[in-house]
Amino acid sequence: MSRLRRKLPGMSDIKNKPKKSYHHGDLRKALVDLAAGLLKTEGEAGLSMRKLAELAGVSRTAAYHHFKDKHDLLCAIAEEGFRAQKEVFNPPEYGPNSPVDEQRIQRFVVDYINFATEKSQYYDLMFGGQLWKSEKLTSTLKVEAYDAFKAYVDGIRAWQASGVISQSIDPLRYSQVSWSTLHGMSRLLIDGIYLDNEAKGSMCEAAAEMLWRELNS
Amino acid sequence: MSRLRRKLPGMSDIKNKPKKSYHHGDLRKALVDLAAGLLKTEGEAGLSMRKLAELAGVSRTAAYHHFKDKHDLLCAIAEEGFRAQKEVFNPPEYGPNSPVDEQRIQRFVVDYINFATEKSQYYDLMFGGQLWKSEKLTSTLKVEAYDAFKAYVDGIRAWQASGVISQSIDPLRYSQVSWSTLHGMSRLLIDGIYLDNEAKGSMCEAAAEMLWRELNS
DNA sequence: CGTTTAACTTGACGGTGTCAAGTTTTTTGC
DNA sequence: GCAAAAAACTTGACACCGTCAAGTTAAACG
Repeated sequence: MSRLRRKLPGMSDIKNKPKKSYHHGDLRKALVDLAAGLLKTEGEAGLSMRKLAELAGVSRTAAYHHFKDKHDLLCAIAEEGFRAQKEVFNPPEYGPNSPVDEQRIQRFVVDYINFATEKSQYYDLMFGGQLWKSEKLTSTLKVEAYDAFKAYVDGIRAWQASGVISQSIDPLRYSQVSWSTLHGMSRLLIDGIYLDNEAKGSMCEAAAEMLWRELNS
Repeated sequence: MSRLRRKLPGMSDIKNKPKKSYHHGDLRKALVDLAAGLLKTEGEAGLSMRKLAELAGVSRTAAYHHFKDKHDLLCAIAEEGFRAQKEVFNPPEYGPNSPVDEQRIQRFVVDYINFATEKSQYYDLMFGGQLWKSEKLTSTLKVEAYDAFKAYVDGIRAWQASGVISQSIDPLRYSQVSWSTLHGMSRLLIDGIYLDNEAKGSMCEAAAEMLWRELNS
């Protein structure tokens, strides 16, 4: 409620590093980033509030002044993930007038799978049961999450409106199914189920081919 | 090592119920089933060795005489899941000479999604990161898991050999991609990500159509 | 029947999330 | 500039958790 107004004062600081807060210097952001790092290196089981606090150099329960509970922290990490994903999916060369061909789809599939597998510490939370099953997503996270899906469907719709893909497909239905394929492949690769990372390239190719064929059916 | 030879003796039992063990009457199976039930009703977070023991009416650590640790128990549950899945996927009408058409694919997709969503307490373990990421699957579980995937690929291969589907597809690649679609849809539905169960039917239809088209490309 | 062995129990240890109550530091109102 | 309010942070405690070590009970075996 009053977290945003902290600007003018604090000029009596000894150090002049960019600090918003007196005691630690934005513990909140530090916790989110540290947690993401811990998730990447040690996995979900390796992330505990207490270990996190120790890493940040604060006491066991300090984090509870920035997050209601652990679930709340995880939501914040997921949010960070959605921000990171947006950057990946909106590079300059994906302009609205760029051609829509199989190569374009191919590139998108590779980008999706790469983000999921390389930033799995985020992906696991963004699209995992841990948060979604709870049905208590942070309101800000909910916005990010639904915006992401909406952007996906709207992209398909726009292609259809401009006539570059078949008129006969249902954009929502196609979005759900194609995203299932991407999500499934991501999960299988992340979790190491049957597939190894060597198969990644040719699987992306095969998936893109199928999705492209369906777009033009 | 000596768990398999318990046959002739034990005729001095007072009750003649089917019991292998004196104290509890096959605690091992009871634990696996109770655990699966707990997973279904309370989710992964609701399953603890201690709660499980209390439910079974034994002491906290009794389970450790049947399972090395919690991970080992989870492997046993997953194994049970693979057995259940086999029954679903090998109904009498799926004979080797049954026709391969879009309806056949459609039915398979529905069967897969229904198993995943209705028996999610098994599915989560069979194809979830919890066990696979550990890279320490029970040897018996490994067999079941790889047999399941092998059966899937072999099915495609057989169809191709008998000429009912296109010769140009790579069975392994197609298996990986199509299974990604099924797995992804399962996960999205189970975890409640964007999709609600009302969309299930038409999503299965759309997925089956895409997979069928690709089979004949 | 005595010995072995398997099943089960009790006690303990270090780890977890989180609440309640206190302490310290900054911001704010006059 | 100073007291009051508020925010950030700490310490203590509680109820869980997985699991190990040592003990107890009961069935199986020779």
